[in-house]
Amino acid sequence: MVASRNGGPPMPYDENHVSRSEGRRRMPEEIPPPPWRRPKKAPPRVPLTQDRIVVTALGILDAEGLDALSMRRLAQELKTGHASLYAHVGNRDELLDLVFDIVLTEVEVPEPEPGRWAEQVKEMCRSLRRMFLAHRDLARIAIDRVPLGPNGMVGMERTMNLLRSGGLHDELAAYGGDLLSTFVTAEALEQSSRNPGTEQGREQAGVFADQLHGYLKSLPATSFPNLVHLAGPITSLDSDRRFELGLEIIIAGLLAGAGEAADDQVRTAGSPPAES
Amino acid sequence: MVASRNGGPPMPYDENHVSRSEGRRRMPEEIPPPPWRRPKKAPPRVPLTQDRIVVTALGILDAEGLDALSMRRLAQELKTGHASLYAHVGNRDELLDLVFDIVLTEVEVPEPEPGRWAEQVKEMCRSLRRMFLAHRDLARIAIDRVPLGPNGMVGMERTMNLLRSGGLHDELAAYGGDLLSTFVTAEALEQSSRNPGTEQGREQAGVFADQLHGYLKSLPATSFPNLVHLAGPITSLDSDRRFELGLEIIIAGLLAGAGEAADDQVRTAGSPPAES
DNA sequence: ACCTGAACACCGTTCAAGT
DNA sequence: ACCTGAACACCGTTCAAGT
Repeated sequence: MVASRNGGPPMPYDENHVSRSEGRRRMPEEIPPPPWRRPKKAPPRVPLTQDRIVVTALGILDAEGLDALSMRRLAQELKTGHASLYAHVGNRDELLDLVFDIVLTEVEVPEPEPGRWAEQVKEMCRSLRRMFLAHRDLARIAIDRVPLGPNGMVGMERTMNLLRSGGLHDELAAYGGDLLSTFVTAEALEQSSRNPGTEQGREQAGVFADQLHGYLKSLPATSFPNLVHLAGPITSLDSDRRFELGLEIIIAGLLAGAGEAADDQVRTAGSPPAES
Repeated sequence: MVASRNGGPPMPYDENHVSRSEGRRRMPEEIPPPPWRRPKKAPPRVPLTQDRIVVTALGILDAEGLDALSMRRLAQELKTGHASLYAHVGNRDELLDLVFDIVLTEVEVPEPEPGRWAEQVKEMCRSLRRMFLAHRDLARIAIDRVPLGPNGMVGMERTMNLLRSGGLHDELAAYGGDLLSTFVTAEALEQSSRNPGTEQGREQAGVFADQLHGYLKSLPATSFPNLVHLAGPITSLDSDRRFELGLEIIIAGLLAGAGEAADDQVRTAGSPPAES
């Protein structure tokens, strides 16, 4: 039914890298060194590779967030000098590109099944959303980045395949994929920005919503009749509901344009579908 | 027809603040000081206010971008020590809140006219987009911020008024405003990130699009049939076209939900409108 | 070839001390 | 009351020097 993007397990990278006991991995079993061969103080150091750097960076991101992910902090975790990192990644920005690409592995894009188009598009978007919610601050990394890494390309191919199976013409499929992923990213960003962890974050968000509700209700009704009237709906939508609502709107919009010709669709002014 | 948000001129704040000739404003005319009253080396200094700080910050943003807008750079422009700023703004983040709110003054939200709903929603979004494109990196500031400042509240009130005039039920109006502004912000962000200034930025973007087109075309057609097929549409959409397409999609989606009841709309699975 | 230390040119924020 | 200098605890990136 639903295919993992590379056929392997959903999370092929090692997440245990933040532990402090590295460097003895090469030995298959734990044998004490012979006493006449006195141990170097830093035994067989596992060499620095781009993979280790990226995986460790993701670990810091998950545990402490984007602001904690500095080149110096990362080097410390890897027990190197921070300048050494530049031999393998070139840039902090490039590093974030790589981190983003590696987590895209977790996203599942369904193989098209006839008659289930809308539902499958939703499944894809929900999977993408789950990825964002599973990795702290990842939405902040993704929001101004185009996923052109290897996993990004595979995801894009599968996404185009799914979107076109619903009858979207070329231009609408090409842009629709962008629009959907932008939507999911932006929604995840907004959710995580006012809900930092998962600890008491839900409560914190609730307190803020209550305060905002009180504030909106307290506005002068002559100048702000709509905000006073809508104080409830504006503040009561939780993240899940917002997400599903937005998904519904965009998918309906895509389907409304599905049959039309590409070229005159944009130039003509209105022509929305009938109101239900 | 179209009302400016506060009835005044569209840009009520002074933009000439980056000039280096401040401090003699208090004198109505230019009179040389009497020779026995020897001039202090720094004559009547104009006092630091939150307004001056915010306006100057916007000037730096426009001219040099968000990364150049540091507290130290800002203090230098204002001829103060950087620590002095904290007496008036508390925070760099709070400063950015204030900058964002001040430019919201430029956005025009139309007074509803019967029969022109879709077109008026587009006008509002285009006005918002113009604001973003007029101020370098403003989209980066806006993307993770909820506009709760005075100008933000006024804009929200007017937006809710317009959206409800089209028959959207409360929840859809409340969320629709969010969705539209998120869309405009994200699209402006993407445009400005690959198109830094306006100088040769369009050419730079064109070169990138050509490279990407060549790359997509060169992919193995057996693994990436859709990307190879869609190389044209994916890379040929310019920013204006993307924007109008997305607007069309979202508005169509909003109208599709306009007549439905709020409560079971989200829970029910599919039920999209007929395909044209 | 790979890694390191040290240096460069910056940051945001705080706070005791001055006027 | 408002402003300042100096300090604190950081940044990303470069580069000559080492092994």
